Amino acid sequence: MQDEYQLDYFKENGFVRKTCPKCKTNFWTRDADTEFCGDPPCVSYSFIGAPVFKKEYDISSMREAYLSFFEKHGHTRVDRYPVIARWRDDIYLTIASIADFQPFVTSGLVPPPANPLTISQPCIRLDDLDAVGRSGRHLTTFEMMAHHCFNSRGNEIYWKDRTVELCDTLLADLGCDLKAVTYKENPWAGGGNAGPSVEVMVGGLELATLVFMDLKQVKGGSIEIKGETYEKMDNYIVDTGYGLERFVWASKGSPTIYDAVFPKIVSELMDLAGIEHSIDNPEYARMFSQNARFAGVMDISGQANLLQLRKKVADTIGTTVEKLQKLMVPVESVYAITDHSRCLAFMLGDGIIPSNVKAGYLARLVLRRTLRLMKELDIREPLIEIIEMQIKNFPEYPEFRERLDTIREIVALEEEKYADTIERGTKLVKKTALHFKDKKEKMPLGELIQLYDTHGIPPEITREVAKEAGVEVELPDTFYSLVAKKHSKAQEEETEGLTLDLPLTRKLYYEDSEQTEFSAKVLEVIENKIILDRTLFYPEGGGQPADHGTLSMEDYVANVADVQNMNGVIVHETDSDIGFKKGDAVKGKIDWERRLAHMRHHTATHIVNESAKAVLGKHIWQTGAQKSTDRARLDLTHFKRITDEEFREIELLANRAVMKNQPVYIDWMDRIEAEKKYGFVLYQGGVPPGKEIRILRVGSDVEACGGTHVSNTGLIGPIKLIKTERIQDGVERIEFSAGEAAVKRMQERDELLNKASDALRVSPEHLPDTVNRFFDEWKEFKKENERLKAELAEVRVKAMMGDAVEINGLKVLSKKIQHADVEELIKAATEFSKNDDVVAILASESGGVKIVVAAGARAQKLGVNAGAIVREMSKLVGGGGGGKPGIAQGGGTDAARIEEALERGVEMVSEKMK
RNA sequence: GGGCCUGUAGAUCAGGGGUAGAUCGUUGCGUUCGCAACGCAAAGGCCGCGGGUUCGAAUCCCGCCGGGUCCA
Repeated sequence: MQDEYQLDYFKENGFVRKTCPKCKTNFWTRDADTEFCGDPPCVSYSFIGAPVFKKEYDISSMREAYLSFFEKHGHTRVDRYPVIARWRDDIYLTIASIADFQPFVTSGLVPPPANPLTISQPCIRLDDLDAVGRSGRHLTTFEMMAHHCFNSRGNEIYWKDRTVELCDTLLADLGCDLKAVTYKENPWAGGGNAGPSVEVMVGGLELATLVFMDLKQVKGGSIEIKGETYEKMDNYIVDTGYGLERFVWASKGSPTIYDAVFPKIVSELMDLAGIEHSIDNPEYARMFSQNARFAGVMDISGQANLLQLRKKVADTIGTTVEKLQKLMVPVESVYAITDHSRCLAFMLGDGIIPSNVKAGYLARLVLRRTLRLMKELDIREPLIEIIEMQIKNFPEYPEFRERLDTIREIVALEEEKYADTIERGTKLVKKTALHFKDKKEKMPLGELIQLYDTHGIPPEITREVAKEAGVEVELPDTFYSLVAKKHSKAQEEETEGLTLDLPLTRKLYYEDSEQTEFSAKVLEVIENKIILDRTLFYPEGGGQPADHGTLSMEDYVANVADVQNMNGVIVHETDSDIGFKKGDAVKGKIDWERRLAHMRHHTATHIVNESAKAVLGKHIWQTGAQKSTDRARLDLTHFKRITDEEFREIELLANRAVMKNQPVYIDWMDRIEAEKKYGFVLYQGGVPPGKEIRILRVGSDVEACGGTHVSNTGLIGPIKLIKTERIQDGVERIEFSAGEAAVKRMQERDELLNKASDALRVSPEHLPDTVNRFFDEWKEFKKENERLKAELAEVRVKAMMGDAVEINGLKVLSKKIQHADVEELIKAATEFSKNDDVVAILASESGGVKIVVAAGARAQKLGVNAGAIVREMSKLVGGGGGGKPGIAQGGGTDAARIEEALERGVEMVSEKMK
């Protein structure tokens, strides 16, 4: 690895290689007197108050200076990608510029959009959320300016020397003193790749990282970095990252990155929060400068570390931690809000819908955190106003302004939801707190975790509310990591794909989607799995199930039950292992009805998606879909429930699209070209691998799709939407049927309707009214019934009182009442036992044996226990029972022994009286 | 993708195998010139839906539907 950094460029330009005495890493510098590597904590920030470039830049002028510099040096400028990584299924957010080109460009499968290229890619990282605002340098959202160069053996554009040279020249162009620059050696590894890398340090600030990615992770590889083993790759990539915000900061030398990057919004927010932010006041600026310097050299995650930082800063500027805290906390919150609102502008602007899962959850996390900070500062301005400020501040992203109406609605809804959660939470906390107050205990940690984990109530709020109720809580520093621990990580299972050393199967289903029969040669037979040289059988994929059908040879036929695509080799699984062998010529026949139903549902899915977008808005994005022969479902990102009206409208539009009988266009296109032409909407149904992708166009819907489709929309037949379902917050599912399945569904519904109206002897039109009337009447009868039972009970009591037997001063009544249900028995028994000295033992036979015993107050005092009596009696009739001493009920199945049970009941009372 | 919580009167919620409750609100009566306040009374429940267990389910179990929330 050492040799990797022996660049000619360094040698020719008078660099010397030194080893940092503190961290022991090697670095290159033009100034032989430089002692340390230039990276905190070995050195601290020196650029604050001493800008490193010859003039000040803001975000847009810095970005432009960078991009045009690289354009001038032979690079093509490429548009930014969205912050939500739509083209990836392994990460939610775009975390680096290279993420734009993973995995297919970096793997060499797909050529880059340009080579070499330069880009300024907005990135979002939420790892250090707590440090944002406090450290003076952390941001959730930043633009990674980069130049990338994709080399392969025999086709090298440029590699290490040229990369360092470009960096050096750029810094020189910006007026940076090159003697102050150090290139620190620091091998990089991540996401299965690795390579040598240098960090570019100026004034104690890491301005850029130049990564030379030429290794891939291989088990037992010969090169070891950070505990993993790697091998050289055939393609090797220049992956650079220049922090736009850091360049701006370095150009201004302001106390914090926030004051450098968004001075206007910071000052507006300070006004709203009523904070005097006099960054020109040297004393004030010194406080934040010192803070940033110290924070630059230490880890400030966790309360303990933060306190340590506060202490250091307080000591240097000669104040107390308390005073410092009071001054800094609100300002830090404003910084954080500024950053977070920018993050939200990007997230929502790029179409993330807040939700409780996936990327949507991250958006909600940031949004709620921002609201919390605003509340602490008592900023009454609606959040959307601040986000709008940000959006207006980015003239370079006009796409955000187009979405403003939707963003407004989303933010308003989210604010409402959060307020609800807090309100609900506060009540719950109060209740919980009172519970512990009664017990005179502290509220335990487990309770705090529970409140946060299941109800989303931040522990700080719990503490506050509990305090008001006079209950202390136990809140350790490590709270959030304790929560994280509770969610034990479910290890992701690696699905081991069967790798077959066979030629790729020719996909006849792509060549002619109307064909039902074909001939092919058997290439391999593994148990009941058959691999052919060509096939019409569509393998399961893209939410479309596998084709079924038969494979046959002269005298035998095998049913194909499943078909899978193993990296281009299509495997037919048959339900028996009758004897095909290598080299056999077979005939295949697919179950056309099944296939046609799939094709209809698949094309219909695209149409419903398009219709939903037209009705609900541009933010609609497919997050999943599944087809079958009789129905299909489509999951869409949407921030509220689909109304009945919208539902009908979507159905109508979908059927209109069918009736227009539009052609369905299928083209194989170069991936990069397709992305350029249509954008990432292509990947709604998933991200297909490969250089060439199959593009399907129906009406205005364009998607990368590997499924089989009908050739014209008219062939779909009717589309019947069945229902919507909210599978997650922010994700709506539409279920529908198409073609014959739709007709069947409609018929089924008609039948239900007919059956229902037949049952009530009315026509379907009158069904709703009639049902309502019946329901109302049913409720009335129920009430009346209850009233009558109560009356009946009274009458029965009067009539039967005379039959009571005296036992030691108690009146014991034991009686079988024909056909009375439990309720009647209870009512009668209760009525009896209103008399203190009465014990009523009642039984009936209605759907088995029912027994009710009630004892008056005096009887109970004398030891009569209704529960005990019922238990014993019920045992006799083959059941069980129980209740309270005053009233109990039970029963069994053996009606023949009712009399016996009643006798036993009386006997038990007299036993008590002895 | 993986968890956790939750659904009871118009609203907020208790209860948690054995006769469905409280508070507020509503209506009526009383008090008042009238209102507020107060006193008394009443109406208002498929205990989310469907299965299962049980003599008996609002309560336990399973599934579905709805709402909430955390993590990756």
